[in-house]
Amino acid sequence: MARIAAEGTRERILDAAGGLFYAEGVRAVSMDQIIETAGCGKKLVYSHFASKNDLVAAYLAAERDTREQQAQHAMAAAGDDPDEQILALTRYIADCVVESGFRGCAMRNYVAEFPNGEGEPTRISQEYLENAHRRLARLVRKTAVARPREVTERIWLIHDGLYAMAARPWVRSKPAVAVALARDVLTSASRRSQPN
Amino acid sequence: MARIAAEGTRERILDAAGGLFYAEGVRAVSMDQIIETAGCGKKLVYSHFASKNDLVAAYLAAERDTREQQAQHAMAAAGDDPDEQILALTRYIADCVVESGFRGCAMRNYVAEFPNGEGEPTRISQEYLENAHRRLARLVRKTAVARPREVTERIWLIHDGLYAMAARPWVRSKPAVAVALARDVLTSASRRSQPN
DNA sequence: GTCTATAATGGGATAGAC
DNA sequence: GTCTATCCCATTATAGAC
Repeated sequence: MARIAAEGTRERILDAAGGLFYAEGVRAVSMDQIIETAGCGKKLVYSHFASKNDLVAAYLAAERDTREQQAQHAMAAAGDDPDEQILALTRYIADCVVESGFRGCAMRNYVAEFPNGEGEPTRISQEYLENAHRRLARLVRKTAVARPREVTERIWLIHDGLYAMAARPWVRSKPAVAVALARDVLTSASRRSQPN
Repeated sequence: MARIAAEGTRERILDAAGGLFYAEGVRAVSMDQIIETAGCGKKLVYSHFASKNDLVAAYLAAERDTREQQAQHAMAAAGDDPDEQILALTRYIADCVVESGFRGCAMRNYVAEFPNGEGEPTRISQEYLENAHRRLARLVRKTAVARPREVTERIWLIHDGLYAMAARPWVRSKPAVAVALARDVLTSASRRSQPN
């Protein structure tokens, strides 16, 4: 009897590939490993993803989406105060860092691995980083800090440092330091108008 | 007539290889490219370096040495005040970031490319990072800050953020922000004893 | 004897075929 | 799901130039 086209096959392949890409780096993972981990035939993989590059692009797009979703959620839970939202975002990243298995930001890791990349994966990663930076800048402008550009770059620097730390499990310092630093950056920043 | 064994051949090969490794990533560079860039035959390369891995290790060792030397020099020029030395170190990194062609820290980039590496290059990179962290911690302890561990991690985070920024030429923010932030970290840190 | 140029070997990878 | 065509790469071997 003919097999039924399995639901969620695409997801299963993508999960297998994504896990390997994230843990070991994109170039280090071969299609054979993905096929073996996914537990299916080559045909099936190539029927869902035309090439390894397509698979990488799908992996990065999925990472981007979940990351943006979770960040959005963390910020929403912090209420309406933009200062608190920035701190919540920083704390969200810091909380990820302590999780075992967290190896940093997939998009940052990708561009680190392919500094001169040109295809869709690079495009997705660059676009993600630009958007993340823009979102942070918007958030900072919602606060009353006098020099939003300066503060944006300071917080961005802290986030970058956190992700770099996460990509190196050894010599990993306490990520809570980053949250405290971000708090200090915000509290010590001069404001356009003081709350009365 | 017999050729004279050329002086500085090793350096020439290492320079060619290092430039390529640094600019494009280690895995992206083939031995053929190195040979072509160095302008010599395959035999000669393999007579100086037994394998590509050896060449990579030599490249990282050289990068480590020049970086440590330059950092040492920048700190020495700042005088005896440990606070000023920390700022000078941060400013040194920030100055590198604005240089065109600077693509971050070779050792950090290597471990980002080979997260599960095992050979000599990984050993060199890890050791370098551990030593750099230790040196920073020692320097911070020489200041009078009340919580040296916290301050060390804050400065380390800033340095990591700077290097991450440098590895991505687009969306590169002004590195001077990092120096200002480091200064604030130091000046706002409470001291064991106030200067009278 | 030292180097260049080039071919050969062997492993591993993507991708497609059956 | 195995088998295969094709490619790239690291490394070694060969043949000749200076």
